[in-house]
Amino acid sequence: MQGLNPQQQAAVRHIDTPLLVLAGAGSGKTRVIVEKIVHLIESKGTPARGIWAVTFTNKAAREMAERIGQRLPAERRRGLNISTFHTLGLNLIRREIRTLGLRPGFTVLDAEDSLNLIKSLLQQNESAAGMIEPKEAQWQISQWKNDLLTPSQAMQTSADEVEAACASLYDDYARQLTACNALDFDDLIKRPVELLRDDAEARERWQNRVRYLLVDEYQDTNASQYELVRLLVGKLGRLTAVGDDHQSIYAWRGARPENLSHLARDFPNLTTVKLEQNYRSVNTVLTAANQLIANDPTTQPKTLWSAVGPGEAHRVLVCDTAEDEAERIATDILHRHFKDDSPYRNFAILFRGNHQARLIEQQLRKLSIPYILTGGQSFFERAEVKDAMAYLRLMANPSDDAALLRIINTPRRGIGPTTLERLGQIARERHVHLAAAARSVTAAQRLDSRVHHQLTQFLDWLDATRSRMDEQPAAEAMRGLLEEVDYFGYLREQENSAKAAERRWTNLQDWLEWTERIAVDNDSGESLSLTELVQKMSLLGILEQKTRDQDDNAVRLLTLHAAKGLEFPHVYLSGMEEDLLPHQDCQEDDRLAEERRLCFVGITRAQRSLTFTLTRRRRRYGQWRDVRPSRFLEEVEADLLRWEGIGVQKSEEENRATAAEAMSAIRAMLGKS
DNA sequence: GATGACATTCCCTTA
DNA sequence: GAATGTCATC
Repeated sequence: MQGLNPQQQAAVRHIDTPLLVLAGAGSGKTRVIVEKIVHLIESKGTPARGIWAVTFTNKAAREMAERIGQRLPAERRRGLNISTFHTLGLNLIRREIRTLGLRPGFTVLDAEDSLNLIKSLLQQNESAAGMIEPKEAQWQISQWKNDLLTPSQAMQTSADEVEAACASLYDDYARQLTACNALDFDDLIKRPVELLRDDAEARERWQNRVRYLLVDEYQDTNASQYELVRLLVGKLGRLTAVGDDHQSIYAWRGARPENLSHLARDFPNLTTVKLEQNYRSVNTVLTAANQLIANDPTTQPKTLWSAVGPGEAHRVLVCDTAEDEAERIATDILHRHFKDDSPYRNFAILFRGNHQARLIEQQLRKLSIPYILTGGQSFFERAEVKDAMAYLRLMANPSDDAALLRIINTPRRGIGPTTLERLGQIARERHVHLAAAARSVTAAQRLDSRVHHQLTQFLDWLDATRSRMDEQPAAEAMRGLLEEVDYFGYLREQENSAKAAERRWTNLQDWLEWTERIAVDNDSGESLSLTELVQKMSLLGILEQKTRDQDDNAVRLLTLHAAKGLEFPHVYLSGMEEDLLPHQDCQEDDRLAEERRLCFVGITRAQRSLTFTLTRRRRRYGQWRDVRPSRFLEEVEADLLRWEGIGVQKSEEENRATAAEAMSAIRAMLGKS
């Protein structure tokens, strides 16, 4: 309890009835959750296994577990449940696998797999084809699932024929998932909710297990996640929800910030605690943030204050082009790194869209500034890694269609689109998975005999390899498998340079090493079954794992969304332009308000200094366009902003001068050491 | 069934 | 101006 302010203490001590903590940016909310868990275990004697803490990202979960590790010895925290919503759902599904009608070894499809499945279904479904974009269908189906609607309910509520066609596609999609013994990400929440809602015994089982539930970033929960919370908590309502409506930035993917206010409706005995003291930022940062967010008509007023210090006015760098912007940010960081002796990890560059990162990366590399890029194409999304994953998934689940489709002709085996289309037809007619369809008599009749032979041989080889999987560790077996299919040969054939092939092969070696490492249970230290391993992999981002090992004294590049929850001494908010922030597709009221909150999140990441940057003209779809400064800059009092670079045409020369100065500082330092 | 030239879309954010 | 999709040709 030491070092907590009175509001934080109240939030920690309050345990028997539901509690909502409205925690402003930087007000120490993670600290409150951590201390509360410690309090529950140490002072209240709650068994660790009865405490469940839920976050939105793996990273946040890991960080929380780490901080609790610093406060409690291992034997006192054993059995504690800290995970994302999706991992919690997955664990529940695994324990209730029979009740849910799934077979062991079920697959969790990622977004790409699910999109591919939708594409192929769309080609078959005549009423839907041509009317719907695959991406739109995927988005709509996800929305329905997040709202807990079944295909038939979606059909009933659909407003026009396009939506009706989409609902029928949803029905196909759901059936196909069942046939493949597969789930998508949304199912990881939806299925547990349906189970707990309809099965009183299962509900009781889980309510007894979950003695105390803590939920972070509550404003980001969607309808189905809220339902899961309600079902797990039950009537006792031993719940702590922590959130901030000002940081609600995920409404576009189904989050319901109003879930914060619904808590009072659903739990009449709810207590609310507000945390407004900020421990992160200097006052100029908070003043700018407060002024900006005061324009948000959709959220409750809340004013942040801090005792950190006064702070300086924020710079606004007006640059000529995006290249110029990147160069100025990079030279500015280099300059301050040497002038103030400030390590690179103190700097973060934030942007709205991932595409903005490319130019900034180039400039940082030019000046040899180390950086870590979060988001963008992750290691896990690389084709070769996904191929290897698909092989591994097929080892665990022979009916995984998405995985089979991915590698059936990779490397080339002469099994092309026509064959797969016919096979798909058979599979759909009988509601079986593809491998089963290929084994059927119908397949033997309808397919070209040479191709059919090729196909069954490949399936036989898969089965034989699968039966050998138990004999050795997964990573070892996969190494052998990749050699047997001559994957390296395939890479050399695909890539035009030997170097590129080598690089992708190295990625696979990294993946094998990673597989080896995570094939062990975190708590017990026992090695995981193949099924468990595959499921763990589909939920973990390898990127985070990798960057943690590396030297992390580097400038951070992140999107505004990815920056939530983090803090940095020096923050650069790039692309402060109309149509970029706010984004061009977000002009209507509620979406504009969300853009403003996104900007608020960006500003409140800064501890000591904040620099906005924008350009005069920017290339878009290959066309040059004039740029107007973001309206959000106007919502901040003029006194707080110090504009630089207006009317200065020689900005390039200026930058060269700054860069030259910084470089000479480097040389001086190298000379000394 | 594979391959390469042309056309079209996309530039938001994600568990 | 990348990246994916479509179509014609071998």
